[in-house]
Order: sequence, then C-alpha cells, then structure tokens
Amino acid sequence: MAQDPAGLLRLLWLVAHEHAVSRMDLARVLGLPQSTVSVRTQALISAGVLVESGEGSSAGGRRPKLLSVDAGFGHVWAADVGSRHVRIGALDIAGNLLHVTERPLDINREPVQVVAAFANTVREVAAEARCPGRQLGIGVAFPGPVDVGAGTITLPSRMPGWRGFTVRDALREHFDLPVAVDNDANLQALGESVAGPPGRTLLVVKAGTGIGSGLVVTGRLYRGRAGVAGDISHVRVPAAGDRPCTCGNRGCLETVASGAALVAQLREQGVDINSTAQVMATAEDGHPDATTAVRRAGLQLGEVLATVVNFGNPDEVLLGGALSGSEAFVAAVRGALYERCLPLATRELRIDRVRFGPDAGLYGAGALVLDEVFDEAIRSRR
Amino acid sequence: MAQDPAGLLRLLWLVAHEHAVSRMDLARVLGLPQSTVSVRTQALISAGVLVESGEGSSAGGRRPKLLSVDAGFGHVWAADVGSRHVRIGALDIAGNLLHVTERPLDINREPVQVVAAFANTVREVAAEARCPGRQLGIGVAFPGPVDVGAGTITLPSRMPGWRGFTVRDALREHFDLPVAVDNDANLQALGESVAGPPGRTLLVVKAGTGIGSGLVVTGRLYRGRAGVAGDISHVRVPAAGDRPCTCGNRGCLETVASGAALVAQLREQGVDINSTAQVMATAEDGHPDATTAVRRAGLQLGEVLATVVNFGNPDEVLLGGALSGSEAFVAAVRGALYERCLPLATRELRIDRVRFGPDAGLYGAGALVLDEVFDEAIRSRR
DNA sequence: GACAGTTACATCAGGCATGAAGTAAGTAGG
DNA sequence: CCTACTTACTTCATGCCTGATGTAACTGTC
Repeated sequence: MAQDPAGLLRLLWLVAHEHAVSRMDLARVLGLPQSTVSVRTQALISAGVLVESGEGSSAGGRRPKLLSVDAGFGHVWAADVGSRHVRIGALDIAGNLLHVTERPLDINREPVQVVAAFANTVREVAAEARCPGRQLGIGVAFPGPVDVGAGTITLPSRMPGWRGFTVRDALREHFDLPVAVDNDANLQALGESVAGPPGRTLLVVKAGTGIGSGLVVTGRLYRGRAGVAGDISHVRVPAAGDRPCTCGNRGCLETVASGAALVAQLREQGVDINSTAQVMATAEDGHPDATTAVRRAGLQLGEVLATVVNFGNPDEVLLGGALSGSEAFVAAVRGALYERCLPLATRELRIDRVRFGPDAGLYGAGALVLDEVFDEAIRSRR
Repeated sequence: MAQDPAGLLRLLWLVAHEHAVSRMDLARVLGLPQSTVSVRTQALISAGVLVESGEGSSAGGRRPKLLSVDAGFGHVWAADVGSRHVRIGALDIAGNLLHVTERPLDINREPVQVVAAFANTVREVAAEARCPGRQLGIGVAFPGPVDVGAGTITLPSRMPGWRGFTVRDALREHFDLPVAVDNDANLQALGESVAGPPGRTLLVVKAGTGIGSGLVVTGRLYRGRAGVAGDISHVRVPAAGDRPCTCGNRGCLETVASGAALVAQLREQGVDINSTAQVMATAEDGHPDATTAVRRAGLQLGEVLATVVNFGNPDEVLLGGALSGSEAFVAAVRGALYERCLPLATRELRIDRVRFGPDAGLYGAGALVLDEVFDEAIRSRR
C-alpha cells in the first residue's frame, strides 16, 4: 500500500502548475525533507514522467534545476456517472483536463448493458478527441456508496439493480487498462485534496439530485467502516417534517435540500420543471420561487453541516454538485455555518464551492487512477 | 514520532490481560506480521518490561514461549481533573489500576496555585498508596480543549483564567518525570482504543457537568485542526429553544443535555440539588422529575449523535461521564441513534458506556504517559 | 523410531523515509 | 581573485517494517 497516497500525484501537480519548479520548492511546499523529494523526483524522472528542463535563476546560490512534467507520457480517462448523463473527460498526467463532454446514459437498465453502453461511449469520445500519448487508465465516479476494495456498488439508492454489482471487473472486461472506481463525492474530495496543500482535513458536499459527501482527514480519504462515511442526506431536520424519504425514514435532509426535493417542491407550487438542472436555470433566471427554494436548501444543509463542522473541525468545507452552481446556495450554507458553529471552528475555515466546479468528479477520478498508474510505472522501472 | 501510537501499549495490554500469551497470539490479534511482533517483543524484553515465563502447551508443534508483563517495572500516576474534584489513580505498566481516590480541587483559582495544590495532593496520595516499583510518569486529563503540542489550555470554558496556561511545564516543575496532558474526553477515547481491538474508529462522549467528546479514527486519536475536534456541546437543538449558553450563542445542546443544565432545570422545578452527582443520585432513587430529565438529556444527545454517526460511520459510540452512570440515559441515547441513523450505519455499531466507567479518564491519561515512557525505555536500551 | 506435518519463533535482506553530511554552483564584498 | 556566505541538490548511514526463509521443537502415524 502506498503510505502517502497521492504523494507522487501531488508532486506532479505542483510542478505542472508551477507552484514548485525545483526540488527545493517541492520540499518546502510538501513539508518533506529534501532527501525524500530528491529520491522521489529521481524515480519520476527515470520513469519518464518528469523531465529536467534547464536551470532557474540564482538567488545567491546554486541555480535550481527546473522540473517539468512530460505531458506526452500519456493520459487517463475519467468519468462521472450521473442520474441521466455521464460526464467524460481526459486528463494528462499533470492533472490537466484535456477534453470534456457530457453524454446521455441511462443507469436504470441492467448493469451489464449500462457498462457496455458506457464503454462504447468512452471509445467514441476517445476516438474523436485524439488525445496525445497513450491511454494509461480509466477512473469512474458513481453516485452512491462503492466498496473500493471489492470494486462493487454497495447501496445503490439511486441505482436500482446495482447492489453488489462488480463494476470494476465489468469495466476491465471492456478496457485492458487499470480501472479505478469510487463514490463521486469521495472523488471530488480526493481531487480537491491533491490540488491543495497537503495534510488538510476537508469535507466536500456534493449537492446534486441527491446529497453525498466525501471526507479527507489529514490528507487521507476516509471511507468509514462500511464505506458509507459522509452520509448526511438522511439526517433528520425539523423543516422536513414528516416527508417520506427513499431511505424508508421520514424527515430526512434529502427530502428538503436535494435537487430531487427542489424539483418536487416547485412542481407542487405549479412550476413546470423536471430536473435539477432546470431548477438551477430557473433560479438563475430570477424566478422567485426557485431562488427561495435553492436558498432554503442551502440553509438546511448548512444547519446539518454545522454539527459536522463543530465536531470534525475541518480546514475546508467545499460544495459541489449542481446546486453549488448557485451563489445564493453557497451564501446560504456559509451563513448557516457562521451562525451556528463555534467561532473557534470557523475562524480559519474556508467555505467555498469546489475548485473545479462540474469537473470536480473528473479530476478526482483521474487522480485515483493516476495514483495507481504512477505506482506501477515506478515499480516497473526498477 | 511513533508511527503506531500506543502500539507497544496495546501489546502489553494484550499480554497483561491474557488476550495473547505468545508472540504468535500477538501477531494474530494485532494483525501484524510475526517478524514485527518478534522484534517489538524482543525490544520490550530487553527493556525489562516484558519477561518470558516458561512455555505453554503444544497444539501439535513447538511450544510457545509464554510472555508476561513485569509489573514491578514501575507505575505511573494518572489524574482526571473535574470541576470540583480530581480523581487520582496509579496504573502499573500493564494498564492495571492499582489505586484510586478522589480529592477536592478548586480549579477556579490561579492556575499556578491550583497546580501546586494538585502536586501536593498527588504526593500525599503517592505516599499513602506505596505502589510497587518506581514512578515513571504522570498523565493528566483536563476538562476542556488542550493544545497537546504546546502543553497548554486552549479554550477554558469551564476553567476561567486558564487560557494559554502552560500546564505541562508547570507540572514538570513539580515532578521530575515525563508529564503528558490532554483533554479528558480525548483520553477516555484513547483508553478505550488501547483496550480494544486495533484500528477501530470510535467516538467517546463524556457527558458530565459539560459535554465533550473524543474521537479515534482508524486507531489514531484525531484532535482536529484547532485541537477542538469532537465538540458537539454547542450544536443547536430545537428542544433548547432560546436558552443562552456559556458560549454566547443560544439553543445549544449543552443547555439541555449537560449535567449543569439538568441541575438548573431541576432547581427550576423546585428540586433542591446542587451538583451533577446529586442529579444522578436523585434519579437513581426514582425521583420522577430527575429520571425524566436524565432520559430527555439522553434523547437530545442521541439526536445530535445521529448526525455524527451517519457522517462518521464509527465502529463504536461510547458514553462516559457522570450521566453515563444511568442506564436510562444510555438507553435513551441508544434509542435515538437506532431510530435516526441509517441501518447501514448502526448495523454493527456498538453503543455502550465506557468500559472503565468513572475511571475511563485515568486509563487514558495513563496510556498517554506510558506511551512516552516505553518509547523512552526502548530508545535508551539501544 | 523415521517421517510427515504443525506450530512457534528468529533472522535476514529489501524497501522506504529521513537526518546528517557532503558536493556543486552560484553571489557579494573586500 | 579570494573568502565567506547562500542555495540546491546528492549521497550515505540509519532505523523501521516486513515478506521470505530458516530453525527449533513438538505431535502423531505407519
């Protein structure tokens, strides 16, 4: 097991985004000893991933050897499976998104067929896009709990018929490449974690059609005992009253603060909409009912998050998913958190939308496979 | 830094309590390779902590060399500072509590004076108790956030005048021994963690005069960014309405579910009591108002914990502090959790009172110092 | 009582991270 | 140009954990 997961990945990310151009820089930013950085850097260089590209300017001493990522090394495919669509993208090894598309995908069919359809779509997209270098792997984010060890879907509340389905193996039959799967919110959290400073504790809440969340504790993705950590959608909130929830219980957060709930609420009020995307568009257009509903959803979510923030004392709370596209939603969450949390817990707390917006899941899925790919690349060059 | 904190401690605990008597046993129980256990065992033996004591019976092969702890190696002092009293105990290196007393201690005076008074008390108790072996260290649990790195009190809501006070240094001036300090709930969690199977994620809630909680994530104590992780006392609960709280906010859990809140509530109802202990005694006597109040406190706490349990997906939720002495309280928490959590989160969840009851903090404080002591002992014998 | 099978433990070599020391290559001031 | 100081990177020895292999010791069986 890689003891510092995403360690190499973060190193590459820093180099690629010029947050660090020399070994010294890396040591400083990563908080690792220079010796360690030197060794890792060397490994990545001889694996062909990093290259030395000239020298930097001196600041009174030896000139640093500038590092850069060889983007021609290859790319991975990443996919974020939604309720009706898949978002598919290619990322180079530096973590740059080369290409994104969204394609329809109906997950309410036989898993085997869905996977086949998905595989075809990916192949089509790949053929069109013609990304440089070889394909190195594929990472997929699913909307629901995933048993990462077994590569199966655990509790498919949003994917009926998928319980226990061995997605990873099914995907491997279509692609002769490393395949990595995980829950979408987890992957958004992973993506954010890799892109930011190391060792943080952060919470990503994906508020889309459903509500999910991913948790990174001191730099490591925390999946919980049953792999269902981060579930806040079925917390009971007063405002939800007795509304029945898909989980069988009543009064869950999901019944008032999810995209699905907003659709239902607005339809009750006579607004003609069918999807979370439409809710957001309508709110953006300034429709008062829609705007109010989105704002209220943010308040509800914020109240629940307050408990979690007081308790878990994270460095960042990041909002993803369709609802996070609304500034009003983000503001409502912020407001609720600042009001309800201990000052000590919010004093240096960053509350924001996810850095990569709708592509957050793709970055995470890419990061997950890339981690495997680099481990493999280094191991084989030895 | 010890990378597996409490690793040696757990090993000793297992041997002392005969959960493992041979190296093979240890490897099985700890989930570590035999080679690793062999090495660690050898280190502890040459440090004089463990001894080989004969051979066990064969089960068809070579006889195991039986291990046992040399309790004569020494002992540590542990203290759990409360609002009016200190509980002081001695633990041998196997983690057995040799001696306990409770002495009055007024923490509402000058910290320096309090520490001096405390030091005297410990010396008195030590003189009376005459524990075998030498004194190896002293661990102290405080009721409030502690900055463990600096050895200072962070946010002394229950200890006015202690903000930023360097307790550890102050204690070291009185005792020429290793001194370790931490928050009381954290230490209860640490104690439980050491005494049980490794690698668990568990949450200890200390419901006494105030409410605090300690969190162990996959075997490691998690203290959070500002060292204030585990704060659930200032979560807003509907039942608390607009009651003002010591934190400056209104409607906090602490205003309805803490010992202090129960005292206030019952006094309003005309019951003549002054302390959490009296509330518990009165409830135990079957006084209906007191019983109802305690039960309601459990329900309130349980509702808040439900969010945390859904979110954090722990293996165990353990209740400590004075309130946990009541079976009705524990039952109320259990009920609320089972009702409000996802089945997946509670399916294998253990909800119970802390194993060591009122001594839980002492076991944890002992564990904290012992960890340091063993590290030192092994390092020096090399 | 030789042999196979089992159980328990020790030892060793390899991998990985890292503190310390060494080397390389510059700047700046006299 | 020489010296002192900086900065950047390498190399090495050490420590820790661990998989693999070796050794010890015992049971049971034909």
